[in-house]
This record gives sequence, C-alpha cells and structure tokens, in this order.
Amino acid sequence: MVREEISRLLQGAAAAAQQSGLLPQVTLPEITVEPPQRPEHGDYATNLALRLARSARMAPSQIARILIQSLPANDVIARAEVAGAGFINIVLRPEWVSAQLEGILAHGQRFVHNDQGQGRRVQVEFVSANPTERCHAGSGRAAALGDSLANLLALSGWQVQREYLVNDAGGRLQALGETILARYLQALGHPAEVPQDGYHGEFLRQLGQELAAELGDQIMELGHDAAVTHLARLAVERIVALHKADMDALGVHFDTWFREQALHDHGEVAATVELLRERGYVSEREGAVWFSSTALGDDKDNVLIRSNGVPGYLAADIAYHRDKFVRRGFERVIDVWGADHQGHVSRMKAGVQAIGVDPDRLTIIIHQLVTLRRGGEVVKLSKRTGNIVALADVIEEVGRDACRFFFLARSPESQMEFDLDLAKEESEENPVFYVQYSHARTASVLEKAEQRGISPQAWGLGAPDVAVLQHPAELALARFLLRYPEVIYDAAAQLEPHRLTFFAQELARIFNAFYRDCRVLPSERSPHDPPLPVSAARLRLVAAAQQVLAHVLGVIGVTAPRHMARVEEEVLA
RNA sequence: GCCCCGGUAGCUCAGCGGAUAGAGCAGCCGCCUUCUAAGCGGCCGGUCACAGGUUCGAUUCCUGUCCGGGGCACCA
Repeated sequence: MVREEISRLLQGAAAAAQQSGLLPQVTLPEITVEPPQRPEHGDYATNLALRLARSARMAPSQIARILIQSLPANDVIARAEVAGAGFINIVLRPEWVSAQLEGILAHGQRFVHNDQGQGRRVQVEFVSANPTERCHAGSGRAAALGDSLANLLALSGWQVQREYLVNDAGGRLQALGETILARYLQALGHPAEVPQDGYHGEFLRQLGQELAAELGDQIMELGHDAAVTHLARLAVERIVALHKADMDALGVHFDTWFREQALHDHGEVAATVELLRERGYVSEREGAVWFSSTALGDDKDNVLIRSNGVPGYLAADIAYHRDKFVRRGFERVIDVWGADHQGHVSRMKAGVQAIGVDPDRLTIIIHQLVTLRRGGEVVKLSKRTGNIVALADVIEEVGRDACRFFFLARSPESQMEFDLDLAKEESEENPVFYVQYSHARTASVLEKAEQRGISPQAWGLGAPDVAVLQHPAELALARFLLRYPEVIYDAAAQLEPHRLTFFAQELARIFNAFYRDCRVLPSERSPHDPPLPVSAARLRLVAAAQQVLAHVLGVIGVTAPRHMARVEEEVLA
C-alpha cells in the first residue's frame, strides 16, 4: 500500500534525524498517513510533526522541516512540504504512480489482498430470521452487511464461514405450531382460534391453508400436541426454504444453516448449563435456574431454565456460542443483529466469558432498523398483525443490485429510511447505476479497441509506457486506484463494508472526469486525438480502472455489467 | 426510571481529534458532428440539536439537557 511506503520513508527520516541529533531520542507515535481532504494539500499528508511536538519539545513546523530534510533517497515522493500548523504534505512522483498501474494489472485481484487474518478462522453469522415469517426489509440490510463483511474478511486473510442460524426450537416454535394448527383447522371448516400469543398475520393463514389443501384431514388424527409439533416442523422447513430463496435473490449464500434443535438433541444446552454451574455462575430461585450475569458486569441476572423445566433462549445461545468457539474452534465470531436485539449484547458477552472464552473474540454488530415508507407514509411494522413488507417484494420492486447497494450505503448504526415509491421511481437515478455505467464505459472502450484491432503491437510501439501519463485527470485516476487496497484494509479492520459504496461512487466520478478530459482511442479525424503512445498508456489505465470497479462491485455484491442499454422513453403517441 | 443508536445542506446520508465540513437526490443555468448524455461543468444551499468541559486544535472526545428510534419477560 502506498501509505505504508510513505510511512516507512518517514520512519527512516525520523531515525536519521535522531541519529544526527536533529531530533531528540523520543519514541515515535504511530505514524498516520492519509489522503488530505483538499487536493492542493498533496496526495498524502501526515500529522507526525504535530504528534511529536509535545514529547520532542519543539515547534511542529520545525520538526516537519527536519523530517523532510531527512527523508531517505527514494523514487516515490516528488515533493514534501510543511503546511498549516505543521502538517507534512506529500506529492507522489507521477512516474511512480503510473508505474504502479502495471502492478495492479500484473497482480490481478491479488493486489487488493492483505494479511490481517493470517489464515485464522472467523465466522460471520447474519440474518438468522425466525422461521415464523417471511424475511422483511431489515433482513435485507443484515444480508447485505454480513455478506460484504464476509467478502472483506476473506480478502484480508481470514478463513470465513457464513452461517445462518435456524431458530427451530424453543417457545416461539410452539406458538408457530399452535398458529398453524388453528389456520389448518379453519381452512378445513373447523372452529379454531389463533392463540393470543400466536402469529395473526396473513402469511401463516395462507400457509395453514396450503397445508390443509395438501394434507387433508390426516393431521387431525394425531391429537393436539402431536399435531402442533408436526405442523411446526413442516412450517419451519417451508419457511426456511423461503428465507433461502430470498437470500439467493440477493446473491447471498451461506456455508452453513445451523439448526438450534441440534444443540438440544446433542445435549449441548444441558452440558452448557452444567458448565456454568461448575464455574459458579448459576443460582436457583423461584423454581427457575438463573445465570448470574451480574457477577460479570451485566445489569441483571437472566433465566437459563424456566420453572417449567424448559431452557430459555439464553441457555441455547450460550450453548450455541460455545459450539462455535470450543467445538468448531473459530478464532473469532461476528454476529450481525438488528437493533431490537441490542439488549442481548451484554448478556451474550457475559455468557461467553462465563464459559471461559475471551469476550473480545466475539463481536456483535448491531444495525439499526429499516423504516419503510410508501406513499409518503411510514409503513407500520407489526409481526403480530403480519403487516410487513417482505424482502422479496422489495427486491422485486427495486432490483437486486439497487437493493444490495442501497442497504450497504449507510453505516449500520444509522437508521435507514427506505422509501419504496422513491426507490422504484428513481431507480434510474440510483447511485448504483452510476457506478455500473462507469464500468460499462470501461468495458466499451476496451471492446472497441479490440474490435478495431488497436494495440501497441499494431502500431509497432512495443510495450505501452504508462510513464507518458501526465494529464491531471489521468494521474488523479491512477492515484485513486492505488488507494483501493487501503480502503479494503480499513473497511475490513473496522468491519465497515459501507465504506466501499462511497469508494465506488467516487471512483466512478473520477473515472468519468478522466473519460471526459482524456480521449483514449484515436478517431482518425478528431483534432483531439492523443498520440499513439498516450493512447496505448490510457488503455492500460482504463483496464486497471475496470479491474478495480469490477472488484469493488463484486465485494458489494452488485453485478458489473459490460453493457448498459438505456430504456428509451416512449414519446410517440 | 435505566441501557443502546441517531440528531450534519430542502430530503436521504458520509465524515467522527486536525488545515476553507462533503456526496447523492431535489432546485436553477449551461454542454450531444467525437470512445454510451444512465454523462459533464457551474450555481444555490450549513449556528455540524443545545449548553458546559478536556485539548495547541472539537462536528469529531467527556458530562448534562432536549428531540427521534430501539430495548429493559421464567418470548426469542
């Protein structure tokens, strides 16, 4: 990465300055090198001198001057100067920047890789929607976030597993079975009521009808309890299949669909409660078994096993995480949860700690909820009444690419407002089309060059020399492309895939500016034709831009089309 | 009452210790004989909720207040 290169040079400068006595022997702070906000402040800037001022007891600008003088000889930096209160602004050598393009093209996709993970195993668990409803829009947000995060980690040297937890056990499953049974009976013309704590939505009513039509009255022979269990199992399988279809529609694929029931079946839940007991984190009162999470800093204790003998979700969740860390041996686990689960974070952390796992190995990303608007009004969400907007409908309306991009275009902690009408009406104005269009342009130029047999060989030029690239728009594009590995690195380190959508848009903007200012292919009669060597070098630049655009779209989960045809408006009556 | 996340341009949102706070959309004005105008240039638009504090420096960190969302079950 470019900034590492610069960082090394600065380190060398500081060491040299200390050796010669120009700077006192103080320990260096961590050197941060980043692109400044304003282009006139150079390609990269560092506040090293400012950070050093206090310990060195010298004026920042003086330190900056010394550092610049002490920079070792190199072919990277064209110019470094003191600016503002003591920043060091750095301008890269254009020849060096251009030469890096060949690196991008030669290394292919490997040029974005980094080794943060060092081959360690990480699991990203996301979506894990309860099998009592279709996926709603919030699941789309979790899907886009989790999948792109997994992509980022994979690029950063982690061995990644994508997991979806199927909550096919516990009290809600009972309510699901009761609900389905009631709907099933109703469909067959028998009197039945969905219980108060059941699911009253249209979706399960239809599922009950479907099952009634398929199974006839054979379920009625089972008796109530057996019927509830049987129907619950049937319903779970159908609903999970629908969830899977929704994920497929978004281009999200999981490595494992983990069944909670398996934990119960294999005695892992009971074993986990026993382990907690051995470690002294269990107390019994009011007929229930409690997890003493207050001992680990949580705000209150929580029930592990209810007084009716049934383990609650917390016992299952701790067992589940023990399974991830201990049995399956993940170094790190990342859970993506909606804001409605925010209250569970502290007890999950406490639970992991109680079973002897360093809680820092568990990261829980909370994304805020998605608010839907239709016709300018908030669509009220209620699982009880079943008035939800299904993810499948959103994908249908807006399209997979726009969905993925839109869901990822905000940081997880900000609430998202999804105006369905607007998203539909303005889909052509959606930023995703802008980025895709830029990619299509790169493809178009390269294709045209191929069709016309344009190549350095055809011109008798030999290998293209990117050092001829000198135009500001060319260099701006080249410099920006070189930032991509840095963006990937930071987004992975911070677990913030939404940065990629902003990078993609900015790259598209810079590419379009280049496209406007710098003609790539000779047209045979235009006075603006570039000389052939420039044309050849620009083709290399376009190829590099295409590679980066296609790559970032891939990480986001959006297709990179080679052609985009505008749908002509019908203007004739 | 307690806990979590927000409050930045008309709208949706980035930025989150540094140099004149950004983008998209909306609005206004221009640009198609030239590699796709789903494009490009320009203009308009901000007390970064409010009040204190820490700092050489705060939209960014801390405390408090107000506003919006979510959570505080022997549901998950």
